[in-house]
Amino acid sequence: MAESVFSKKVYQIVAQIPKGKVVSYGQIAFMLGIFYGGGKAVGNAMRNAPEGQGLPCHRVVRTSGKLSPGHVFGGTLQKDLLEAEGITFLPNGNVDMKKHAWIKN
DNA sequence: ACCTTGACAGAAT
DNA sequence: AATTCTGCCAAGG
Repeated sequence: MAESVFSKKVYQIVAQIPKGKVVSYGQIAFMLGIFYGGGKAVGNAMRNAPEGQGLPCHRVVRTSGKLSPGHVFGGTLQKDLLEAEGITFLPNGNVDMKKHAWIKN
């Protein structure tokens, strides 16, 4: 499980997510130079993400601002963390990306 | 060196 | 509208 260069790049991107902001996997993939389809690569990297290093993986969501599969972080716990960050959730349980969609530059 | 997996994304059915 | 399938990239075994 060596932290490859790509994974490290992903960690850096996620670590740069401002508080109260969320970003989709596709967005991260784009930042890394992948136009599309790299979501898998990003997810694969995040899968090995060192949470103990202060990596706010809970700020990383799926497309449209929907929460990640969840079972990886701990499910509902992620929602609480995001709320603590100042992120608001929609009644349907999605992140309000309308307000918290983080665009890299 | 080859095949499988993986926290995705988008279009099709 | 919801579910299914395929396509993309990278890393692990």
